[in-house]
Amino acid sequence: MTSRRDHLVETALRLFYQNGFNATGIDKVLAESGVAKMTLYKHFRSKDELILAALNLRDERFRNWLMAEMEKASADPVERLLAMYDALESWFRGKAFKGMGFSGCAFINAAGEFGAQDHPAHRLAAEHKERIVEYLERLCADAGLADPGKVAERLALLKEGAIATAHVRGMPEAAQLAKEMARLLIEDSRAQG
Amino acid sequence: MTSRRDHLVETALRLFYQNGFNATGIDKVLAESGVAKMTLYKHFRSKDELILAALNLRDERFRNWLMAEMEKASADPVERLLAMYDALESWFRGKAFKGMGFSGCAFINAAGEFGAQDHPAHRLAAEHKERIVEYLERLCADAGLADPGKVAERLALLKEGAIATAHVRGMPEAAQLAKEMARLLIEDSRAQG
DNA sequence: TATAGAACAGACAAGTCTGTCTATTTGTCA
DNA sequence: TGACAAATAGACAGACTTGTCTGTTCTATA
Repeated sequence: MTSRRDHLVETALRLFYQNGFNATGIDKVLAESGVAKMTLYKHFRSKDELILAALNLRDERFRNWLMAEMEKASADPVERLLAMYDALESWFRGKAFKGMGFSGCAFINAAGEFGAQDHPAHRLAAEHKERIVEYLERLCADAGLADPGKVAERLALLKEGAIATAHVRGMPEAAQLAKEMARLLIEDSRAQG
Repeated sequence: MTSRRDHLVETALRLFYQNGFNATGIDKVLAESGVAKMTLYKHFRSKDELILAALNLRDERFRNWLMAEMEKASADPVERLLAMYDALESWFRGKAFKGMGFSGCAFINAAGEFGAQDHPAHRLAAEHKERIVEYLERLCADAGLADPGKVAERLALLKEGAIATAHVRGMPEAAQLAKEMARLLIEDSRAQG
Protein backbone atom coordinates (compact mmCIF):
# COMPACT_ATOMS: atom_id res chain seq x y z
CA MET A 1 0.00 0.00 0.00
CA THR A 2 1.57 3.27 -1.10
CA SER A 3 1.36 6.41 0.98
CA ARG A 4 -0.67 9.35 -0.25
CA ARG A 5 2.55 11.28 -0.65
CA ASP A 6 4.08 8.68 -2.94
CA HIS A 7 0.92 8.43 -4.96
CA LEU A 8 0.91 12.19 -5.39
CA VAL A 9 4.52 12.32 -6.57
CA GLU A 10 3.91 9.44 -8.94
CA THR A 11 0.94 11.17 -10.56
CA ALA A 12 2.77 14.49 -10.65
CA LEU A 13 5.73 12.90 -12.42
CA ARG A 14 3.52 11.36 -15.06
CA LEU A 15 1.62 14.57 -15.79
CA PHE A 16 4.63 16.87 -15.64
CA TYR A 17 6.52 14.56 -17.98
CA GLN A 18 3.73 14.15 -20.49
CA ASN A 19 2.35 17.70 -20.52
CA GLY A 20 5.12 19.91 -19.19
CA PHE A 21 5.77 21.48 -15.81
CA ASN A 22 4.26 24.91 -16.31
CA ALA A 23 1.39 23.60 -18.42
CA THR A 24 0.29 21.18 -15.69
CA GLY A 25 -1.72 22.78 -12.91
CA ILE A 26 -1.81 21.56 -9.36
CA ASP A 27 -5.54 20.91 -9.72
CA LYS A 28 -4.99 18.42 -12.52
CA VAL A 29 -2.53 16.48 -10.39
CA LEU A 30 -5.01 16.45 -7.53
CA ALA A 31 -7.94 15.38 -9.68
CA GLU A 32 -5.96 12.60 -11.34
CA SER A 33 -4.53 11.28 -8.09
CA GLY A 34 -7.70 11.71 -6.03
CA VAL A 35 -5.78 13.52 -3.32
CA ALA A 36 -7.05 16.59 -1.49
CA LYS A 37 -5.31 19.91 -1.84
CA MET A 38 -4.57 20.17 1.85
CA THR A 39 -2.77 16.85 1.73
CA LEU A 40 -0.49 18.17 -0.98
CA TYR A 41 0.34 21.28 1.02
CA LYS A 42 0.96 19.23 4.12
CA HIS A 43 3.70 17.31 2.34
CA PHE A 44 5.07 20.08 0.12
CA ARG A 45 5.45 23.79 0.67
CA SER A 46 4.77 24.66 -2.96
CA LYS A 47 4.34 23.37 -6.48
CA ASP A 48 8.07 23.86 -7.00
CA GLU A 49 8.78 21.41 -4.19
CA LEU A 50 6.45 18.88 -5.80
CA ILE A 51 8.30 19.33 -9.09
CA LEU A 52 11.60 18.64 -7.36
CA ALA A 53 10.18 15.54 -5.66
CA ALA A 54 8.89 14.27 -9.01
CA LEU A 55 12.29 14.84 -10.65
CA ASN A 56 14.07 13.09 -7.80
CA LEU A 57 11.80 10.09 -8.26
CA ARG A 58 12.52 10.15 -11.97
CA ASP A 59 16.24 10.30 -11.39
CA GLU A 60 16.20 7.22 -9.20
CA ARG A 61 13.78 5.26 -11.38
CA PHE A 62 15.48 6.07 -14.64
CA ARG A 63 18.98 5.27 -13.50
CA ASN A 64 17.88 2.04 -11.88
CA TRP A 65 16.07 1.01 -15.03
CA LEU A 66 19.00 1.90 -17.28
CA MET A 67 21.60 0.14 -15.14
CA ALA A 68 19.43 -2.96 -14.85
CA GLU A 69 18.95 -3.09 -18.63
CA MET A 70 22.67 -2.74 -19.20
CA GLU A 71 23.61 -5.29 -16.58
CA LYS A 72 21.21 -7.94 -17.71
CA ALA A 73 22.44 -7.63 -21.32
CA SER A 74 25.97 -8.91 -20.65
CA ALA A 75 28.69 -9.36 -18.07
CA ASP A 76 31.30 -7.81 -20.34
CA PRO A 77 31.74 -4.08 -19.63
CA VAL A 78 32.07 -3.08 -23.29
CA GLU A 79 28.94 -5.01 -24.20
CA ARG A 80 27.18 -3.36 -21.29
CA LEU A 81 28.15 0.06 -22.55
CA LEU A 82 26.83 -0.74 -26.00
CA ALA A 83 23.65 -2.22 -24.52
CA MET A 84 22.79 1.24 -23.21
CA TYR A 85 21.77 2.29 -26.70
CA ASP A 86 19.51 -0.73 -27.12
CA ALA A 87 17.85 0.17 -23.83
CA LEU A 88 17.41 3.74 -25.08
CA GLU A 89 15.72 2.48 -28.22
CA SER A 90 13.19 0.41 -26.30
CA TRP A 91 12.49 3.52 -24.21
CA PHE A 92 12.04 5.63 -27.37
CA ARG A 93 9.57 3.03 -28.60
CA GLY A 94 7.53 3.33 -25.41
CA LYS A 95 8.47 -0.04 -23.98
CA ALA A 96 10.28 1.10 -20.87
CA PHE A 97 8.01 2.85 -18.37
CA LYS A 98 4.45 1.60 -18.21
CA GLY A 99 1.81 4.29 -18.50
CA MET A 100 4.35 6.83 -19.72
CA GLY A 101 4.89 7.10 -23.45
CA PHE A 102 8.21 8.58 -24.55
CA SER A 103 8.26 12.37 -24.25
CA GLY A 104 11.96 13.02 -24.35
CA CYS A 105 14.23 13.25 -21.32
CA ALA A 106 12.46 14.72 -18.29
CA PHE A 107 15.67 16.50 -17.33
CA ILE A 108 16.38 18.04 -20.71
CA ASN A 109 12.75 19.18 -20.68
CA ALA A 110 13.13 20.58 -17.16
CA ALA A 111 16.29 22.44 -18.15
CA GLY A 112 14.34 23.85 -21.09
CA GLU A 113 11.49 25.15 -18.96
CA PHE A 114 13.70 26.32 -16.10
CA GLY A 115 16.45 27.87 -18.16
CA ALA A 116 18.42 29.56 -15.38
CA GLN A 117 21.43 27.41 -14.53
CA ASP A 118 20.94 27.97 -10.80
CA HIS A 119 17.26 26.99 -10.71
CA PRO A 120 16.92 23.96 -8.40
CA ALA A 121 15.25 21.88 -11.11
CA HIS A 122 17.97 22.76 -13.62
CA ARG A 123 20.65 21.86 -11.09
CA LEU A 124 18.93 18.56 -10.39
CA ALA A 125 18.95 17.83 -14.11
CA ALA A 126 22.69 18.43 -14.29
CA GLU A 127 23.25 16.13 -11.32
CA HIS A 128 21.20 13.38 -12.95
CA LYS A 129 23.31 13.57 -16.10
CA GLU A 130 26.53 13.57 -14.11
CA ARG A 131 25.54 10.51 -12.11
CA ILE A 132 25.09 8.62 -15.36
CA VAL A 133 28.49 9.77 -16.61
CA GLU A 134 30.02 8.47 -13.37
CA TYR A 135 28.45 5.07 -13.94
CA LEU A 136 29.69 4.98 -17.52
CA GLU A 137 33.15 5.96 -16.36
CA ARG A 138 33.27 3.00 -13.95
CA LEU A 139 32.36 0.66 -16.80
CA CYS A 140 34.99 2.22 -19.06
CA ALA A 141 37.58 1.69 -16.36
CA ASP A 142 36.44 -1.93 -15.88
CA ALA A 143 36.85 -2.42 -19.62
CA GLY A 144 40.44 -1.24 -19.37
CA LEU A 145 39.90 1.63 -21.80
CA ALA A 146 42.42 4.43 -21.98
CA ASP A 147 41.15 7.65 -20.34
CA PRO A 148 37.81 6.29 -19.06
CA GLY A 149 36.62 9.76 -18.05
CA LYS A 150 36.94 11.07 -21.58
CA VAL A 151 35.29 8.04 -23.18
CA ALA A 152 32.43 8.19 -20.68
CA GLU A 153 31.78 11.84 -21.52
CA ARG A 154 31.69 10.98 -25.22
CA LEU A 155 29.35 8.03 -24.75
CA ALA A 156 27.09 10.26 -22.66
CA LEU A 157 27.07 12.92 -25.36
CA LEU A 158 25.98 10.30 -27.88
CA LYS A 159 23.19 9.30 -25.51
CA GLU A 160 21.95 12.91 -25.24
CA GLY A 161 22.08 13.30 -29.00
CA ALA A 162 20.04 10.14 -29.49
CA ILE A 163 17.40 11.28 -26.97
CA ALA A 164 17.03 14.75 -28.48
CA THR A 165 16.89 13.38 -32.02
CA ALA A 166 14.42 10.64 -31.15
CA HIS A 167 12.11 13.09 -29.41
CA VAL A 168 12.20 16.16 -31.64
CA ARG A 169 12.07 14.23 -34.90
CA GLY A 170 10.15 11.16 -33.71
CA MET A 171 13.08 9.01 -34.75
CA PRO A 172 13.66 6.06 -32.39
CA GLU A 173 16.28 4.58 -34.72
CA ALA A 174 18.60 7.38 -33.59
CA ALA A 175 19.63 4.98 -30.82
CA GLN A 176 21.27 2.67 -33.36
CA LEU A 177 23.11 5.57 -34.99
CA ALA A 178 24.51 6.39 -31.59
CA LYS A 179 25.40 2.77 -30.94
CA GLU A 180 27.43 2.49 -34.13
CA MET A 181 29.33 5.63 -33.25
CA ALA A 182 29.91 4.33 -29.74
CA ARG A 183 31.40 1.17 -31.14
CA LEU A 184 33.75 3.16 -33.34
CA LEU A 185 34.74 5.28 -30.38
CA ILE A 186 35.52 2.34 -28.13
CA GLU A 187 37.54 0.68 -30.85
CA ASP A 188 39.50 3.88 -31.26
CA SER A 189 40.07 4.08 -27.52
CA ARG A 190 41.34 0.49 -27.48
CA ALA A 191 43.72 1.06 -30.38
CA GLN A 192 45.34 3.85 -28.39
CA GLY A 193 45.26 2.10 -24.99
CA MET B 1 12.72 50.88 -39.71
CA THR B 2 11.06 47.67 -38.56
CA SER B 3 7.33 47.12 -38.61
CA ARG B 4 5.42 46.71 -35.37
CA ARG B 5 4.81 43.10 -36.30
CA ASP B 6 8.49 42.32 -36.73
CA HIS B 7 9.33 44.08 -33.50
CA LEU B 8 6.70 42.01 -31.71
CA VAL B 9 8.00 38.71 -33.07
CA GLU B 10 11.57 39.70 -32.20
CA THR B 11 10.65 40.47 -28.60
CA ALA B 12 8.49 37.35 -28.33
CA LEU B 13 11.36 35.18 -29.56
CA ARG B 14 13.74 36.61 -27.00
CA LEU B 15 11.34 36.17 -24.08
CA PHE B 16 10.04 32.74 -25.12
CA TYR B 17 13.60 31.54 -25.58
CA GLN B 18 14.92 32.89 -22.29
CA ASN B 19 11.95 32.15 -20.06
CA GLY B 20 9.95 29.43 -21.77
CA PHE B 21 6.81 29.50 -23.88
CA ASN B 22 4.18 28.73 -21.27
CA ALA B 23 5.94 30.75 -18.58
CA THR B 24 5.94 33.89 -20.73
CA GLY B 25 2.64 35.75 -20.79
CA ILE B 26 1.43 37.85 -23.65
CA ASP B 27 1.41 40.89 -21.36
CA LYS B 28 5.15 40.62 -20.77
CA VAL B 29 5.82 40.54 -24.49
CA LEU B 30 3.62 43.60 -24.96
CA ALA B 31 5.21 45.54 -22.10
CA GLU B 32 8.73 44.75 -23.27
CA SER B 33 8.02 45.61 -26.90
CA GLY B 34 5.85 48.65 -26.19
CA VAL B 35 3.16 47.35 -28.50
CA ALA B 36 -0.56 47.48 -27.77
CA LYS B 37 -2.54 44.32 -27.29
CA MET B 38 -4.89 45.07 -30.16
CA THR B 39 -1.92 45.35 -32.51
CA LEU B 40 -0.85 41.86 -31.53
CA TYR B 41 -4.29 40.45 -32.17
CA LYS B 42 -4.52 42.25 -35.46
CA HIS B 43 -1.44 40.42 -36.72
CA PHE B 44 -1.94 37.08 -34.95
CA ARG B 45 -5.06 35.15 -34.11
CA SER B 46 -3.66 33.77 -30.86
CA LYS B 47 -0.58 33.36 -28.68
CA ASP B 48 0.05 30.03 -30.42
CA GLU B 49 0.37 31.82 -33.74
CA LEU B 50 2.84 34.25 -32.21
CA ILE B 51 4.86 31.31 -30.90
CA LEU B 52 4.97 29.79 -34.38
CA ALA B 53 6.04 33.10 -35.89
CA ALA B 54 8.82 33.40 -33.31
CA LEU B 55 10.02 29.87 -34.03
CA ASN B 56 9.97 30.50 -37.77
CA LEU B 57 12.11 33.57 -37.23
CA ARG B 58 14.47 31.53 -35.10
CA ASP B 59 14.70 28.81 -37.72
CA GLU B 60 15.72 31.26 -40.41
CA ARG B 61 18.10 33.26 -38.21
CA PHE B 62 19.79 30.23 -36.70
CA ARG B 63 20.38 28.38 -39.93
CA ASN B 64 21.67 31.50 -41.64
CA TRP B 65 24.02 32.17 -38.77
CA LEU B 66 25.28 28.57 -38.68
CA MET B 67 25.82 28.30 -42.43
CA ALA B 68 27.61 31.65 -42.51
CA GLU B 69 29.93 30.59 -39.70
CA MET B 70 30.72 27.34 -41.44
CA GLU B 71 31.27 28.93 -44.81
CA LYS B 72 33.52 31.67 -43.61
CA ALA B 73 35.72 29.13 -41.79
CA SER B 74 36.96 27.34 -44.89
CA ALA B 75 36.24 26.49 -48.51
CA ASP B 76 36.94 22.80 -47.91
CA PRO B 77 33.71 20.88 -47.20
CA VAL B 78 35.24 18.67 -44.49
CA GLU B 79 36.70 21.70 -42.73
CA ARG B 80 33.32 23.36 -43.00
CA LEU B 81 31.63 20.40 -41.36
CA LEU B 82 34.13 20.46 -38.51
CA ALA B 83 33.74 24.23 -38.17
CA MET B 84 30.12 23.67 -37.17
CA TYR B 85 31.26 22.54 -33.73
CA ASP B 86 33.41 25.64 -33.27
CA ALA B 87 30.39 27.74 -34.16
CA LEU B 88 28.34 25.81 -31.62
CA GLU B 89 30.89 26.49 -28.92
CA SER B 90 30.83 30.23 -29.53
CA TRP B 91 27.04 30.02 -29.30
CA PHE B 92 27.25 28.09 -26.03
CA ARG B 93 29.53 30.81 -24.68
CA GLY B 94 26.95 33.46 -25.51
CA LYS B 95 28.86 35.01 -28.41
CA ALA B 96 26.42 34.26 -31.20
CA PHE B 97 23.13 36.12 -30.84
CA LYS B 98 23.33 39.55 -29.25
CA GLY B 99 20.93 40.09 -26.39
CA MET B 100 20.17 36.39 -26.10
CA GLY B 101 22.36 34.36 -23.77
CA PHE B 102 22.53 30.64 -24.46
CA SER B 103 19.44 28.81 -23.18
CA GLY B 104 19.72 25.61 -25.14
CA CYS B 105 18.11 24.95 -28.50
CA ALA B 106 14.80 26.79 -28.92
CA PHE B 107 13.45 23.79 -30.85
CA ILE B 108 14.47 21.15 -28.34
CA ASN B 109 12.88 23.37 -25.71
CA ALA B 110 9.72 23.76 -27.79
CA ALA B 111 9.49 20.00 -28.31
CA GLY B 112 9.82 19.62 -24.55
CA GLU B 113 6.99 22.01 -23.76
CA PHE B 114 4.77 20.85 -26.61
CA GLY B 115 5.33 17.14 -26.26
CA ALA B 116 2.72 15.88 -28.72
CA GLN B 117 4.43 14.98 -32.01
CA ASP B 118 1.63 16.57 -34.03
CA HIS B 119 1.64 19.91 -32.24
CA PRO B 120 2.49 22.60 -34.81
CA ALA B 121 5.42 23.86 -32.74
CA HIS B 122 6.79 20.35 -32.35
CA ARG B 123 6.47 19.74 -36.07
CA LEU B 124 8.24 22.99 -36.79
CA ALA B 125 11.07 21.87 -34.54
CA ALA B 126 11.43 18.61 -36.46
CA GLU B 127 11.50 20.52 -39.74
CA HIS B 128 14.21 22.83 -38.46
CA LYS B 129 16.39 19.88 -37.53
CA GLU B 130 15.79 18.18 -40.84
CA ARG B 131 16.74 21.27 -42.81
CA ILE B 132 20.08 21.29 -41.06
CA VAL B 133 20.61 17.60 -41.82
CA GLU B 134 19.93 18.35 -45.49
CA TYR B 135 22.59 21.04 -45.48
CA LEU B 136 25.09 18.72 -43.83
CA GLU B 137 24.27 16.04 -46.35
CA ARG B 138 25.09 18.37 -49.23
CA LEU B 139 28.47 19.14 -47.65
CA CYS B 140 29.15 15.42 -47.10
CA ALA B 141 28.38 14.78 -50.74
CA ASP B 142 30.67 17.64 -51.80
CA ALA B 143 33.40 16.11 -49.67
CA GLY B 144 33.02 12.85 -51.58
CA LEU B 145 32.19 10.88 -48.44
CA ALA B 146 30.62 7.45 -48.73
CA ASP B 147 26.91 7.48 -47.80
CA PRO B 148 26.56 11.21 -47.21
CA GLY B 149 23.05 10.78 -45.78
CA LYS B 150 24.26 8.50 -43.04
CA VAL B 151 27.24 10.66 -42.14
CA ALA B 152 25.06 13.76 -42.06
CA GLU B 153 22.64 12.10 -39.63
CA ARG B 154 25.54 11.16 -37.38
CA LEU B 155 27.08 14.62 -37.45
CA ALA B 156 23.66 16.05 -36.62
CA LEU B 157 23.26 13.65 -33.71
CA LEU B 158 26.61 14.83 -32.34
CA LYS B 159 25.40 18.40 -32.66
CA GLU B 160 22.23 17.63 -30.66
CA GLY B 161 24.25 15.86 -28.01
CA ALA B 162 26.59 18.82 -27.67
CA ILE B 163 23.69 21.27 -27.35
CA ALA B 164 21.87 19.22 -24.70
CA THR B 165 25.05 18.62 -22.72
CA ALA B 166 26.15 22.24 -22.91
CA HIS B 167 22.77 23.47 -21.74
CA VAL B 168 21.79 20.97 -19.04
CA ARG B 169 25.24 20.76 -17.48
CA GLY B 170 26.50 24.24 -18.33
CA MET B 171 29.36 22.67 -20.27
CA PRO B 172 30.29 24.63 -23.41
CA GLU B 173 33.35 22.43 -23.97
CA ALA B 174 30.93 19.69 -25.08
CA ALA B 175 31.29 21.21 -28.55
CA GLN B 176 34.93 20.11 -28.71
CA LEU B 177 34.05 16.60 -27.58
CA ALA B 178 31.59 16.44 -30.45
CA LYS B 179 34.15 17.86 -32.86
CA GLU B 180 36.70 15.17 -32.03
CA MET B 181 34.10 12.47 -32.54
CA ALA B 182 33.06 14.07 -35.82
CA ARG B 183 36.65 13.97 -37.02
CA LEU B 184 36.89 10.29 -36.15
CA LEU B 185 33.65 9.63 -37.97
CA ILE B 186 34.68 11.40 -41.13
CA GLU B 187 38.02 9.60 -41.16
CA ASP B 188 36.16 6.34 -40.82
CA SER B 189 33.83 7.26 -43.66
CA ARG B 190 36.82 8.13 -45.88
CA ALA B 191 38.58 4.85 -45.16
CA GLN B 192 35.53 3.02 -46.44
CA GLY B 193 34.76 5.33 -49.40
C1' DT C 1 -14.85 1.43 21.87
C1' DA C 2 -12.51 5.89 22.47
C1' DT C 3 -9.16 8.99 20.64
C1' DA C 4 -5.86 11.16 17.61
C1' DG C 5 -3.87 11.95 13.33
C1' DA C 6 -4.55 11.98 8.55
C1' DA C 7 -7.13 12.82 4.53
C1' DC C 8 -11.28 14.47 2.88
C1' DA C 9 -14.55 18.17 0.27
C1' DG C 10 -15.21 22.49 -1.04
C1' DA C 11 -15.25 27.44 -0.57
C1' DC C 12 -12.30 31.29 -0.92
C1' DA C 13 -8.61 35.02 -1.81
C1' DA C 14 -5.66 37.20 -4.81
C1' DG C 15 -3.49 37.12 -8.68
C1' DT C 16 -2.56 35.80 -13.74
C1' DC C 17 -3.88 34.28 -18.16
C1' DT C 18 -5.78 35.03 -23.00
C1' DG C 19 -8.59 37.47 -25.82
C1' DT C 20 -12.27 41.35 -26.80
C1' DC C 21 -13.90 45.88 -26.84
C1' DT C 22 -14.16 51.04 -27.11
C1' DA C 23 -12.51 55.33 -27.53
C1' DT C 24 -8.38 58.24 -28.28
C1' DT C 25 -4.06 59.47 -30.34
C1' DT C 26 -0.56 59.24 -33.74
C1' DG C 27 1.42 59.25 -38.32
C1' DT C 28 1.30 59.56 -43.35
C1' DC C 29 0.03 61.02 -47.69
C1' DA C 30 -2.50 64.23 -50.74
C1' DT D 1 -4.71 71.26 -43.52
C1' DG D 2 -7.84 67.30 -44.06
C1' DA D 3 -8.61 62.49 -44.26
C1' DC D 4 -7.70 57.88 -43.51
C1' DA D 5 -5.30 54.04 -41.59
C1' DA D 6 -2.70 52.26 -37.84
C1' DA D 7 -1.50 52.02 -33.23
C1' DT D 8 -2.47 53.49 -28.72
C1' DA D 9 -4.35 53.08 -23.61
C1' DG D 10 -7.04 50.91 -20.65
C1' DA D 11 -11.12 48.62 -19.11
C1' DC D 12 -13.25 44.25 -19.17
C1' DA D 13 -14.86 39.20 -19.30
C1' DG D 14 -14.12 34.76 -18.05
C1' DA D 15 -11.32 31.18 -17.15
C1' DC D 16 -7.48 29.51 -14.74
C1' DT D 17 -3.53 29.75 -11.29
C1' DT D 18 -1.45 28.76 -6.53
C1' DG D 19 -2.15 28.60 -1.92
C1' DT D 20 -5.21 29.11 2.53
C1' DC D 21 -8.93 28.03 5.43
C1' DT D 22 -12.83 25.52 7.75
C1' DG D 23 -15.18 21.77 9.04
C1' DT D 24 -16.20 16.74 8.22
C1' DT D 25 -15.03 11.93 7.72
C1' DC D 26 -12.07 8.13 7.67
C1' DT D 27 -8.73 4.92 9.85
C1' DA D 28 -5.49 2.99 12.88
C1' DT D 29 -4.08 2.13 17.39
C1' DA D 30 -4.54 1.87 22.38
